[in-house]
Amino acid sequence: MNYFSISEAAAQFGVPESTLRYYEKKGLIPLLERDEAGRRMFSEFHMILLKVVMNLKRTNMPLGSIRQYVNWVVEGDGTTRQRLDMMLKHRQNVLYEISVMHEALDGINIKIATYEERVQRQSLQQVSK
Amino acid sequence: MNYFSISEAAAQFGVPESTLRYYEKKGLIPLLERDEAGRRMFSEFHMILLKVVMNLKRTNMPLGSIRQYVNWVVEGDGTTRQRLDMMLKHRQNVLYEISVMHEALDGINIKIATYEERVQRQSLQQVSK
DNA sequence: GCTTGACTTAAACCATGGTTTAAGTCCTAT
DNA sequence: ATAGGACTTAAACCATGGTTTAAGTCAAGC
Repeated sequence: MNYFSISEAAAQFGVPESTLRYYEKKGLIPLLERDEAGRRMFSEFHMILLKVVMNLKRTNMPLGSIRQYVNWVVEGDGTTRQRLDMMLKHRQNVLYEISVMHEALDGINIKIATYEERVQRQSLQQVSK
Repeated sequence: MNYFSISEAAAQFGVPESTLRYYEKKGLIPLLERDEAGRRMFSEFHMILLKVVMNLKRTNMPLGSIRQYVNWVVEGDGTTRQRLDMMLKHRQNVLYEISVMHEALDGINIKIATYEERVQRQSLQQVSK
């Protein structure tokens, strides 16, 4: 099994190392092993878990909830039901968030149409001066 | 022309009054008139502007950029081009954000499928005990 | 005339999600 | 053996977006 250093993990996920240290402190990265010099070693397990963590983060799950999820992962198969419920709820939240953004975008598109028309008219006036 | 009180405006947009006061302080609500007692009076113009402001906020435009937009609105028709550019850029940002969330959601959906299968298997094992 | 409710202000406070700093340890290559 | 680079820690610092607090003003109804 090969391990990744913090710099490799950070590069992999496109975040600064400081973010990974912060996540570990917050309980989002459990069971991290250390080498003889005390440096973090990210296993395959961690890389896979981190991918999930990052997906949750990108969809705006609060770090505290992500920690709860991670705790359940560590607890094992007895928590599958809780994790499933959490993911189902989260999916609803995300879909709702996206729909709110789409609605807001409709309003913005109307503004864009208005401004495009006005810019058009203004440039015509320039020509006919 | 009828005016709205801060409580009416807040109710209209589903935010606390404190948020509207904060937005005014931050320059997101320009030209607010006051009655004899110093209370804010929201005109039709403000209600329409606020709707746009809220659409920008819901799509995660930073308050500082919203203020820039509002300043351009106050400046008048000479700034139509800037506003159009800003809205076009913002639309791209929002569409990108939404696409990132959809991608993350794909990962979450895979987790959901795994968990559903596992929950299924676990309940079957219960039955066959 | 006095209480109640709606408003005012400035300033302090809060949560979230990190980033930065300072001081130190350790391995590698020259 | 020494310099450089990668790492460690705890704690301070930061930005964003508000919310809360404390003290006060004002108008209306009893």
